[in-house]
Amino acid sequence: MSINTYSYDEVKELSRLFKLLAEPNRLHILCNLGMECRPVSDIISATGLSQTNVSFHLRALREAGLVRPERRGSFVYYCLPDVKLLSLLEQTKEWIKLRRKT
Amino acid sequence: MSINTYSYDEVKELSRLFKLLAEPNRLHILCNLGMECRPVSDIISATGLSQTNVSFHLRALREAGLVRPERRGSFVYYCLPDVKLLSLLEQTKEWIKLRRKT
DNA sequence: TAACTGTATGTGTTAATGCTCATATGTGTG
DNA sequence: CACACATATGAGCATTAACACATACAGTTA
Repeated sequence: MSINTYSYDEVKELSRLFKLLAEPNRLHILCNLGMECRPVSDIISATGLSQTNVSFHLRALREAGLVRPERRGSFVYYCLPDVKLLSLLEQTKEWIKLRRKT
Repeated sequence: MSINTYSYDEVKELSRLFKLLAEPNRLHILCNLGMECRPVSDIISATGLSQTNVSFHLRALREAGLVRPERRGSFVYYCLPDVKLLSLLEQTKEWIKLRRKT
């Protein structure tokens, strides 16, 4: 037996999160949001993606609670509500980097 | 600007990993391998998946270097070559659990 | 209110991927 | 060698998900 066992539900929940992070454009949006709030228009120009596509990905992230929208006038700013996610991403990035050298 | 910036390549590499982890059955195989080496037949009976399907997922994991095959007689044992990955999964699992309470 | 900017959503198309069936390959044993 | 068991692979099918287009909605300003 392994030390950490994973129930079916836990695995399913994990995979749901990973599915969100698995799309390059979506992940790019998420990673480069950092801890700042940015209007959609900024994200569009930063990524070079179409408005529709950015909106599409933001919706997925929003419905999963990974980003939070905030209206300011006619703009909608998006923020990461949780720093911990970024730290997980950072650790994973480092892991990949180390692994390549082996 | 965010503290940690992610290049296009880094994001792409990250997303490639997440894509592998995004499939529930594949993730289930990976999580419950733990740090032990197990023959494919064990994985088949543990997951209840078809032989073909298990082989299919193991191939994906193997080609990404997330598991390592090892022949022992007529059996092929699969192992995780790296503990760190399990720890990342564990942390992610905990993060999800905490988040739900908020 | 009309006109403009910023953002969201519904629909359809296309590409990717998980799964199964049939079959091949590999390994031990009589 | 023949046979049985363990695992891998190729082809085809079915589902899903990313994207674009057109359009709707929300807020600001004239």
